[in-house]
Amino acid sequence: MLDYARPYEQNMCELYLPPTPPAPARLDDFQVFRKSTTPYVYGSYYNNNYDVYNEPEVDAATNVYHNLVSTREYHRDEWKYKVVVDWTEDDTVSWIVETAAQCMGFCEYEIPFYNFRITGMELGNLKKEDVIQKMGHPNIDPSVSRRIGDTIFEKLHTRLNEEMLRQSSVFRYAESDPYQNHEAVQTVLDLDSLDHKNRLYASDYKPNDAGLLHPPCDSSDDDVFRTSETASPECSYGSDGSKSGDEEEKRKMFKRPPGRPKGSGRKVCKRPRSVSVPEFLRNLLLDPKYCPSIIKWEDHSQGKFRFVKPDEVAKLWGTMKQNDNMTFEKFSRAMRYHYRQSVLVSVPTARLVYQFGHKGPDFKTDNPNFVKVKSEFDVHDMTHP
DNA sequence: AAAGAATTTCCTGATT
DNA sequence: GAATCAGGAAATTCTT
Repeated sequence: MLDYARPYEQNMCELYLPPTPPAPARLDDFQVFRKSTTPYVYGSYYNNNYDVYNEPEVDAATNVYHNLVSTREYHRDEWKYKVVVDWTEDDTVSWIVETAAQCMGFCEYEIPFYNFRITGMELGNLKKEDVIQKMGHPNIDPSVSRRIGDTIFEKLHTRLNEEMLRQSSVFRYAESDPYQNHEAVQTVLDLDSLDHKNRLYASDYKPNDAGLLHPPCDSSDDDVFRTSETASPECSYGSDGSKSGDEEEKRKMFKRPPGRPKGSGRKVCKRPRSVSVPEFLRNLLLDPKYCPSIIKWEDHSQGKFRFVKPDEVAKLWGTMKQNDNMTFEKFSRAMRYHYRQSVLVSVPTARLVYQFGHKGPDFKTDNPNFVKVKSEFDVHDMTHP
């Protein structure tokens, strides 16, 4: 049965990554795989045949689509080495996914983490009810969502309190750790610093960033998809497996408690299918990198959206599917196949306008088309309309 | 391994 | 005439 209500399908299976840095961004960060027009280039998902995996490479500069379908993105552990106010949107989501998995045994399909694509600073400002409300998921019982939201809120504030204590203690980790950004200390004290805000936004995405290059350590993974290196709970974040003294110290900051995490193993998350056309469109629409520049909401309340640059969207799809021959004509044919099940609905009156049907993906967002709020307008914008 | 779902490719014809 | 839309048919790819 189809389950289109899952936002941002995640790949629980971490595939082999070569241990030698620096590695190029991998195509499987896109969660799509090369067609068989070329020699057999990838091992079966379900075996361990990675020896024959002739890893395709992609130019880092073109690797701008990772967050549409990336699964590894939210299994990064960079948040572990940052204070909450320094968390990027990805860090926030990674933390929530891991916390929900470890504390309650939930896997990420059950967390509406698209609602939590916010910075750590924004997360810290949320009230408990806000967190619970954002945790609402179409597939999850509201009482369960409330429980998750409750736990997440408490874990967050436990962490924030720990950070406060750390600040006031003799243990000045920021000074002792060259990897820890010194500004992190400042940001705790000066939350409204514009500089800090800019830095947060600037850290959004970098091609070839560490999260794409290094296999994360994810306790919820099926062992069959791990290498011997990453299978260890003490899996290293250094690509060569070695840890410097600094890294050791960094590790101690937010050391994972010994033993098997609560909830791990309670649930087995199967590897999800790759992203479907409707999900791909929804992901574009929920991403400011692509919305409203190449696709935008025509009427968000009705799920209507418009292709601004149809060829660009098709090209993106083709890039992800490793298919240089993709065109909007073919892409739209794939879209039209989703009419039958009311996942998509045609809008006859307007060209390049489509609509998510009642079986379509969840496209909830607080800010369709990422319209700037008044306070974010530049003074010049106000004076020179 | 097989079946079914999803997608791709190509096509005809209609509409804007 | 170009772009878009609708959908049939067959092949291919992916998922279960």
